[in-house]
Parts: sequence; structure tokens; C-alpha cells
Amino acid sequence: MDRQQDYWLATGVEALLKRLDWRDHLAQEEREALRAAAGPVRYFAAGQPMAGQHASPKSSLLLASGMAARHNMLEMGEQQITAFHILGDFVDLHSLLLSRLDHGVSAVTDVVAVEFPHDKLLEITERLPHLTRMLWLSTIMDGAIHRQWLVAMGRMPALSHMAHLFCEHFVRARVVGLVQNDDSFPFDITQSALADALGLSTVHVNRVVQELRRRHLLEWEKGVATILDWKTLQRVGQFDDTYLDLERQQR
Amino acid sequence: MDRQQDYWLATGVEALLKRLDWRDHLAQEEREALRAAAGPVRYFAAGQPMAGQHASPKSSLLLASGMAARHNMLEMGEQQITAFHILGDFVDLHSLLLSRLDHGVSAVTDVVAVEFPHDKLLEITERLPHLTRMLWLSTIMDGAIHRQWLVAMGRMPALSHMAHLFCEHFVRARVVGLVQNDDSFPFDITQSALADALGLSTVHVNRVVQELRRRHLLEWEKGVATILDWKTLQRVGQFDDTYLDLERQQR
DNA sequence: CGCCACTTTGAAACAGTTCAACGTCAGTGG
DNA sequence: CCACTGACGTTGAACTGTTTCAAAGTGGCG
Repeated sequence: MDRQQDYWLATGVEALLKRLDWRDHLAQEEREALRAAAGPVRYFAAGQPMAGQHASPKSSLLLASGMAARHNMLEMGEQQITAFHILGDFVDLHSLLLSRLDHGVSAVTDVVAVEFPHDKLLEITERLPHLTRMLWLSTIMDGAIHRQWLVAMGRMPALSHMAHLFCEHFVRARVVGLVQNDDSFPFDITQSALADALGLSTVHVNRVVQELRRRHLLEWEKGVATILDWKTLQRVGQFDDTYLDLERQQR
Repeated sequence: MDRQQDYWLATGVEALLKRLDWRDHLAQEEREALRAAAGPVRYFAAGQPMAGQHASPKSSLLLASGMAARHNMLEMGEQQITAFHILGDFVDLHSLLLSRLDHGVSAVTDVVAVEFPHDKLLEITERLPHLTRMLWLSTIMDGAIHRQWLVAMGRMPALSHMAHLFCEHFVRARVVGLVQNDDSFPFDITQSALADALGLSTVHVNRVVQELRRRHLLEWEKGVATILDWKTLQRVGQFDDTYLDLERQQR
């Protein structure tokens, strides 16, 4: 009914199609099937939960605007963010097959998301093998990103780790068309959320961000990050984007 | 031809079936399809590479014996292990859809693995949607484990982190029937490999292992780990196995 | 028997944390 | 329109978990 809803629905789905299309061509029938599977549009204010830890969602959420995070709470009230999601990402596609979520999802900024009811997605898996593989690939990419985070967390100093994360987000933003002037993209999160993702204290995150700025690798203010020196940033973060697997080929 | 080969092939595939069957019932036809997709058996000596970083394997490897690790090399010669695999695990099922591997795989102990040619697996995805979902689930479980590693790495001290890892391996070993006396399982890796998985130095790993032993939570010698105090170990590692999603239900 | 890979120990150095305070800015209400 | 509030960012200083370096101990194996 809403013109508004239609707009967000199209925005989200088109970004998803664009993201998948980087990896393999989608047939018209597959595009239609995805559009048809898209359910209602939902809005979340910054900070709001989008799905609770241990919940068993009946649908998966595709981001049409804003940024969301998967996070796990620890006993001492600390939390670890295990993934950030932007336009065109499913925040919890894996909940399609998981009986319960092993993490919470929350809106980092104001968020608009498109629901994909699980029964419709399951119907796709019954009928469209290639599209199913592309959705599967989508969760596999999540895993590849997790692995890079593990590498960065386990074996890199804070500066490299943060550099890596900015590199990752630059490339991901570019894929769905969120990069402006070839160097800047929306990154509207608090330093404390960033700390929860990097496994650092907010204090240290602050110092490391300053170091990146001091070295003229990066600007980051008012929710927009700007890459000033891609080559050096990439070297510092030991960032090699082959893991994002952007080659277009049959899958 | 070999009786030996047949033995390993059956061992690997049955462990896989057992592992999947914990999550959902597999039909006879699906079991047959998996057995039929299993290709040649391969042997790797401890330390040998099973797949190179950036390789594009034409088949995926299922472990029938031993332990394997996924690892990424960094510039300074350090490495980070991002996953351990045991009996019944695919070490690189995601390579089915990835154009190139973002990590290397190597044998930690002597390993026997069963090859599943990608064309046969793809054929399964064309024909058997439910089995496809179960294989998909398999890669999703990898992702869930990655996330717990991230949480442990980012927000836990070394002792908890290590405790968590032992808890995880205990449960995983139990699922495929590798646990003896309800408390011990094969864990035949060097402290230095463990360090590469935890993101610690070997020296510190050594001290932390000693602390776990001193607290009578764990024994670990000659490649066998024995849980002495499950409850405490679980508490120390903040280990909650719901993320391993062992509920049997339709997927 | 001697080698080599692995484990253990001690001491010094360091990256990152913690604690505590202060700065800054946008929003809110009086 | 200004004072107040609360969330976020910044700074300094002390502290600590983990690393690094260096050396010695252990055990299986050719």
C-alpha cells in the first residue's frame, strides 16, 4: 500500500541483487522469486533490538537502510559484536536453518529492514537450486568475514585490526553503491560499538582512531568515514580483499 | 578396490550422517546420495597441507580420521588458525561455492579424508533440497563456531578462552562418538598449534594449560584430553552449547 | 646415543586496560 | 535563550595480562 514501503522494499532487494550479482549472474526468474519472497518492511530506532539472543525468528531481515550488528553478551555485562551489516545484507539468514539464534541483533543506527518469511525462503530452496546456492553463498561470505576478524583479532595489533575493519567496510559499501567520491562511506557507529567489535576498550579505540587520523590514513566524523590513503591503510591492515570473493563466475 | 579404502569411506560418511542426524532426520534416499557422492580416500601426514590458501579445489574433503586446521598466514610469518576439524567434519565444504579458498587447510595429525567431488555435490543441490539445506546447515554451524571464537577472543581472558575451546571440542567429539568414558577425547595437537588458534604465544598457552591442570579441570597428555570437572570448566569458559544447535527438528 | 621437536621456566618489556576526570555537543525544559 | 542533562569523545597515570627473549628440560625416534 505505502509508497514509502515500496521504496524501501525495492531499495533493499535491489541492493541484495546487486551484491549477489557481483558473484554470479541471476536469472530473471530468480530475481522475481526474491522480490516475491520479500515481506513487510520494518523500522527500528538506533539501539533497538531486532532479534533477541536465543530467539527463533520466523523470518530473516534484509537491510534496506542503516547499520545493524550481531552481538553476544557475556556474564560481566561486556559484549562482543561479531558482525556489522549494511544495505543489502541479511542480518540473520542463517536463522532459516538454525533452531535458535546464538546471538542478538540490534540496530546500530536507525534501520529499515525487509522481512523474508522463512516459509517463502524455504519454498525457494525447494524450487530454485541456483538461487539457493547464491543464498547459501551469502552465509558463506559471512563466515569468510568472521574468519578474517579472527585473524585480525588473534594476530594483529589494534592499529592493524582497526585498519582492516575500515578496509572491509569500504569494499562492502562500494559493492552496494554506498561509497561517495570513491573514498567515503557511511559509518555511523559509536567508538564504544567499534570497541565491542574489535575486542578493545573504548579508551584504546579512541587512541587508535586518533593514530589513524594522525597518519592521514582516514577521516571519520559525523558518521562518515573517508579513506585518505587506501594503499597504506590496506598495508597496515594487511587487507587482501580476495576473501570477499568478488569474482563473477558460475556457482 | 581396497578394503582399507572402503573402511575409511564408510567411517567418514557414517560420522557425517550421525552429525547431521543430530539436527534433523535424513531420509534413506539422502543417505544413499551422500554415500554415492563420496569419491576417493586420501591420506595426509601430520603437518602436510591439504589445500593451499587461494586454491580452488574441485572437491571438498570430509575427515574420516585425525584432525585438520584452517589457517591464515600473516606477513610476519605468524599464523592464525580459524577452525579445527575432526571426524565427520567437512574441512572446506564452503569451497563448493567460493571461487577460491581464503585460507589454507593442513593436517594437524595424520589424517584420512574422503573426497566429495564438487560436481557430485552440485548435483545433490539440484536434486535434493532437504539434503542441500542440511549441507548448508553444516557451513552455518562453522559460522556459529567462528562467532563463539570471536567472542572468546575478543572478550575473554586466556584461561576462559582455552576452557571454552576444550568444552567445544568435548561436545563436538561426543556427537561423532569420539568420547571415551564420558570424559576424554582425542586432542592430539601441539601447544603451539593451540596458541595459533587462541591467538596467544606458545609460552602463555603453556602457562594457561598448567593452570587448568592445577585447578583440576582438565588433563591433557599424549594427545588425549580428559575433562575432570565439566561444570567448572564450562563456567570458566562461559560455555553454553546451545550455539551448537543440537536440537533435532525439521530444517 | 644424539638429535630434534616440543614443553617448561624465569625475567624484562610492552600493548592494552582500568580508573578517574574533563571536554564537547545536541537536545530539553524552564 | 540559557541552564541542565546525558551520551559520547578525549586525556593522563597506574596497572596487568600477555609477549618476548633466552635458556634449560623432556622424550621419542632414527
